[in-house]
Amino acid sequence: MSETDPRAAEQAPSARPHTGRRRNEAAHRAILDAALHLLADSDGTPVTIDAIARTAGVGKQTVYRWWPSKGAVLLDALTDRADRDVSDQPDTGSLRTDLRAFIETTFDAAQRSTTASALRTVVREAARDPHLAELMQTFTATRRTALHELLARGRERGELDGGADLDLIVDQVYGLFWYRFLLGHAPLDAAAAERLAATLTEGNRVS
Amino acid sequence: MSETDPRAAEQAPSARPHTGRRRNEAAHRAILDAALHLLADSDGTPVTIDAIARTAGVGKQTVYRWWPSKGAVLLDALTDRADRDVSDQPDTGSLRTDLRAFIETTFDAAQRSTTASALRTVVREAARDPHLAELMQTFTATRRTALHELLARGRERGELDGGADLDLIVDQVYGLFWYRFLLGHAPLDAAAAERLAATLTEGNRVS
DNA sequence: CGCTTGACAAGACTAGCAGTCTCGGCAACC
DNA sequence: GGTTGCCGAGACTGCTAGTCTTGTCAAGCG
Repeated sequence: MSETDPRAAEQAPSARPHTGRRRNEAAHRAILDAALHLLADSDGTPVTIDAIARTAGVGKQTVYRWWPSKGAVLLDALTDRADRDVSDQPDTGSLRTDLRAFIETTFDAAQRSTTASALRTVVREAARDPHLAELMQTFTATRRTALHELLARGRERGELDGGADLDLIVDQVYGLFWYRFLLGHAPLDAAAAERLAATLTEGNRVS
Repeated sequence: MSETDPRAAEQAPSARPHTGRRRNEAAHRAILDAALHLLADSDGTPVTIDAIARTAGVGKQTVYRWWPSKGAVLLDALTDRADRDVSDQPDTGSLRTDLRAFIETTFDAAQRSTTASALRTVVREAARDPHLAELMQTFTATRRTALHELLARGRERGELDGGADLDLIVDQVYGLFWYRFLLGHAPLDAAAAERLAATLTEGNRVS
């Protein structure tokens, strides 16, 4: 995008590959591992950068050299774990079955012992950190899109009313999920997933 | 509860009514007004106790003499306003109509210009302040109970399935509400209220 | 080998905020 | 006029995010 700039070639990464000491990958991993470990048994209490650096046996500046803010580290640590949990949704041909499976998977993944308190902590931090909130939103967007497509398939098959508001249904799923997940006053179990899927399909079927 | 304790009478408020200077009601009101005013145009950014005290023309210690924490002040200021907004729900005899009205009222009340950012700020603070979170929960409990009773009336009239999970329906309403209210990515308008009420009644009607 | 570059650990430092403490003053009632 | 307790002002502690400094160490280059 900068071919018109004669200095671009000089600044391009290939022009002068690297000099000086190389990045320490062990430190990089140690930071992510420390962050995830601290998040995992933090149970909602904030995790400090000092604690992460100390646990990783690393200087604070090394953390800030590779991440712009505390939130970025936390989210990176979380996605590092969550990426392994993403699974494609099966297409059984029944909206209600697909939806129930999607919701149940979401509930289960969030409540895995290693993930749960990490996720809770990050969301709580995001409530006060606009930058982290934005990162979170792109993080959740993929899941929202997947659900939206699942619903669109069902609507095309005639299992939902043509005028159904898919965005609203998506928000009903994630609204309930976050509400119960963060407050913890009621279960996010298979029964809840089943009932939620039933309500949403029955309440929006072709009239 | 302490009649067996001989010191109870001495410690009872009537034993020694009061000595010393009286509480300054003007300062009390000035603090609440300052808090509400700052909350109203804070748009999510935290409100500091220093700012409240300075705006109210009051010493910080005066704030902490009457409220135990920052969260308590904020919530007190908020409820001071919200109490005037509570209205009884009409019982039209139709669950769907009652539910639609309840949801729409909730949406509207939360989005009143003076309330909206105040509520957003308090909830964001509550994410990091367990004490405030607890206060918030008793604050919202009244509204949740009202909705639950509205649903129970409908179920008794046979408008909902006998096995319907009313707690889940309540959480679906407030889950969606908070989700959209806090993220602000989609509207909380009359159309959304209408569709939500329709989905919930249709999706849980007698089978 | 010696030089330059840049990552590294350690930790001092700044800035902002919640909540506490101290002080001198003032109002109410004895 | 003395005691009690509220008041405004502001210093102070403790905690945390993020920056800056210092001295060191590793990687390539000539």
